[in-house]
Amino acid sequence: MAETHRPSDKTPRTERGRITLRKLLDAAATEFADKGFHEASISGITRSAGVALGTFYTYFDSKDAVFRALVSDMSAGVGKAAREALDPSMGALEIERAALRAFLEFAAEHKEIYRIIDEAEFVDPDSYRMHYETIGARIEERLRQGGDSGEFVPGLGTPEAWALMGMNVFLGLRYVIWGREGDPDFTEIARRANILLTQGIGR
Amino acid sequence: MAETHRPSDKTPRTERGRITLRKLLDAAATEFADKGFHEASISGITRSAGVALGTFYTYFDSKDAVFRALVSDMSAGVGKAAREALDPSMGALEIERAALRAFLEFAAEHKEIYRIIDEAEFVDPDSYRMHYETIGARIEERLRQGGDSGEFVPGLGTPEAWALMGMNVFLGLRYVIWGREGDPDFTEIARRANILLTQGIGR
DNA sequence: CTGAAACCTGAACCACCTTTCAAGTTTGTT
DNA sequence: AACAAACTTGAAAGGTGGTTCAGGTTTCAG
Repeated sequence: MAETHRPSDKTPRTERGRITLRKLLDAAATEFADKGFHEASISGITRSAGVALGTFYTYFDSKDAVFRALVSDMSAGVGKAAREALDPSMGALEIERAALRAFLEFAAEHKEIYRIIDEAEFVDPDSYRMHYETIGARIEERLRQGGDSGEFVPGLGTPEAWALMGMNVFLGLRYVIWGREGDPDFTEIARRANILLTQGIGR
Repeated sequence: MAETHRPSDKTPRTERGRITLRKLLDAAATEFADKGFHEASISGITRSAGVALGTFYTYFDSKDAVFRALVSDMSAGVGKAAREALDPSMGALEIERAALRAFLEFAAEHKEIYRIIDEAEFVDPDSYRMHYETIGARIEERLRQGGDSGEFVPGLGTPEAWALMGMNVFLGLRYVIWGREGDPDFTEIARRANILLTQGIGR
């Protein structure tokens, strides 16, 4: 098996180094979110971080490397936010509604994250795929538990999990990223999605 | 209000011109799909089209312009394929199943289209948005008709349309673009998605 | 205090690509 | 046939921006 990216340890060893690294990561997040990967420039990142151009290469091997670092940070952030919004004492159905609401709110609060993760499809496809497969697996697990507890029909699996994930992502796209004047609020969206999910649209 | 892109008519006037334009568009589609917008190069496109570098600018104003032309072509292609797969004599429910199956099959046949349309989110956001809003509106219309005919519950609207579109897109991502050995076939996926859609997962 | 490692600096290097253009060839019309 | 418009050509202009590096400064363990 071939190792993908040798980490080439550039971890800072002093306090000053950690501070600089943080400044670079924050600056990179804004720069990539504002301009996209290709329009963003290292010199833009270092300028907005307030360090010299060469300093960048003390912490990252390349422009790709900083992007990868960012995606993996953010993907973890999304997971954390989701976990915190869910309480195992809730019913399976309620969990799905809360998960969607939390997702929409998190996306609204961190739009930059979504632009960057989406662009990973082209800059760093492995991370992108990993991101959605991880989330998909988590949803699938919740569906199975709901099936076991009798709240959901039995036999739910990967297709249903991905369908649900797509639902959530596209509702986020439409109502958070492209939200319009007069759109229903997130609670209302989550409510309607929940009805669709549990009862379907047939009669 | 600023005009966005004056078309600057470069339509070929002779047979030779039309042939060259076609070669360039085909070459561009492959090049963009293979390497992505930024890694793709005009010289790569003209090389694979078998024409000189300068010829490109006889037909397009810029690299962006050819990409836009491609996205709009392809978006139209998707719409056409969908329309052809649907027959108004089908029931509303059956229409949705057929639409998803057609979508999956079309995506499998033209994976390059999906990479290019997805990348439009970053290269040409307006086209990207237009693409999904057009499809979303079409789905919404179908849902309303299903509501009118009594096959679907009444009151379905934009959120349900986008949820359904997201479902379809993510099933395409998982089972067409990232398909694995041993995955269920498209008919089975469409069947399960249809059950989810009509009956929901609650019990 | 002291020396080595960590860190910072920014000019310069360099590879790559889009776009232009002047000159030549082909096509289609009169 | 003759001419203008359409089309083709490929070298070179013009930019951009990632990456390197040699030399200076700061940190911190011993």
